[in-house]
Amino acid sequence: MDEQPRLMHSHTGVGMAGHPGLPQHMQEGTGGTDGDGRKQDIGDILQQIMTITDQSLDEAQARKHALNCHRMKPALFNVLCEIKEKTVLSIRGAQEEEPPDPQLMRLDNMLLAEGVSGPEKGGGSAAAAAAAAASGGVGADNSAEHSDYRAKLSQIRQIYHTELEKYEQACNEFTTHVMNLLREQSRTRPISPKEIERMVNIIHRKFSSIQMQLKQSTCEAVMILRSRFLDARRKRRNFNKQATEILNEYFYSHLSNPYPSEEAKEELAKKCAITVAQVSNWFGNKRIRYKKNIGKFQEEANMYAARTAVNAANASSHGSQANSPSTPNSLHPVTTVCYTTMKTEILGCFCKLSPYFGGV
DNA sequence: ATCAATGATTCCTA
DNA sequence: TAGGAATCATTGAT
Repeated sequence: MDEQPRLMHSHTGVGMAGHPGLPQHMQEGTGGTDGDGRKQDIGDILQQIMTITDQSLDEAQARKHALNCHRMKPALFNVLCEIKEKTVLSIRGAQEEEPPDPQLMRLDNMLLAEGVSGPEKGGGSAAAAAAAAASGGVGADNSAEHSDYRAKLSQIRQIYHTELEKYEQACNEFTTHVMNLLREQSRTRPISPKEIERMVNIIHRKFSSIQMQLKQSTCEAVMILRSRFLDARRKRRNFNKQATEILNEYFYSHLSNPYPSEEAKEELAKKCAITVAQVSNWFGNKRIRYKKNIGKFQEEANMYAARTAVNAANASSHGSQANSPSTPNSLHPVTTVCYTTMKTEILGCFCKLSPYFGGV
C-alpha cells in the first residue's frame, strides 16, 4: 500500500535536461547497447500495457503483477505522471487559486459578531445588549427577554458546532477514503501525489459549499431570533406614572408650543428614564390626540395647570416675588387654574403671532 | 371578552 | 428631517 509513493518519490527531482519528459536515468547512455536494451524494455512494457485490455481477466491480472515488478516500471510511471502533470493538470492549475468567497467571509464575520462561532463570550451578550438598548433602554424590564435571547442563541451555537463537527468528521473520512483509493489506484495508474493533493482540495471545496449552507442557515436562525427579540419593542410597557406626569407637566405648561427642543427632550428623557425617541413619540402622540379631542383633555389640562400654578406660587413665595407677571397667589385655587390656563393660552397666541410682531 | 388608552411604526408632507 | 396623521399592537381596566 505505502510502497507506491516511495517508488514514485524515489525518482522525484530527477533532471530533465536531456529529453523533455524523460528522467535522466532513462536518457543516460542512449548511444550504447545498454541504452538500446532499455529502449527495448520500454517498448515491451508499453506494448504490454496497450494489449492488456485484450486479455482475459486472469491473464491481465498476471500481466499487471508482472508489470508492477518490472524494473523499469517506476521510471515509466514517473514519465507518465510528468506528462499528465504537464498536459491536463496545468490547464486546471490556472483555475485553482480562487480568492476567498466574499459571501463566506460575510457569513463568518456575522457568526463571529453574533457570538455563534469563535470563543464563548456569554452567548452574544453584546448583540443582546445592543438589541436591548434599541428596544427602549429600560434595562431591568428586559432582563427576562435578555436571558431568553441568550439561551436561544446558545442553543443555535450548540447546534452549529455539533453540525460543524459532524461535517468536519465526514469531510476527513471522505478525504481519507479518496486518498487511500487514489494511492491504491496509483499502483496501476499514473497518479502523482500532487494530483492526490489536488483531489483533496476539490473534495474540500465541495464540502466547503455544504459548510456554507450550514453557516447560511445558522445566520438565518440568528437573524430570526434577533428580529423577534427586537420586535419585543412592540410588547410595550406603559411608562411609569412619574414619567407620564413629567411629560404631561411639560406638555401642559408649554401648551402654546408643545415642541420641546432637542435639549429639552434630552432633559425629559433623563428625568423619565426613557429614550429621546420615546419622548418624541410621546409628544407626537400627545399633540395629535390633544388636538383631535381638546374637550376630553380639558380636565387633565386644568389639573396640570393647577399643579404648575401651585409650583409657581411655591417658588415665588420662596423669595422670587419679583417674578412678575406670575399668577397672583392670593386667588382661590380654581381661579388660579383658570388664570394659569388663560395665561398659557394667551402666551400661546403671542407665540403664534410672534413672527408678525418681529418676535415677542 | 371587550374596549379605551397608549406606545410604536409607517407613510406622507412641508 | 421633524412633525402630522393613520394605523398597529399591546396593556390594563371592566
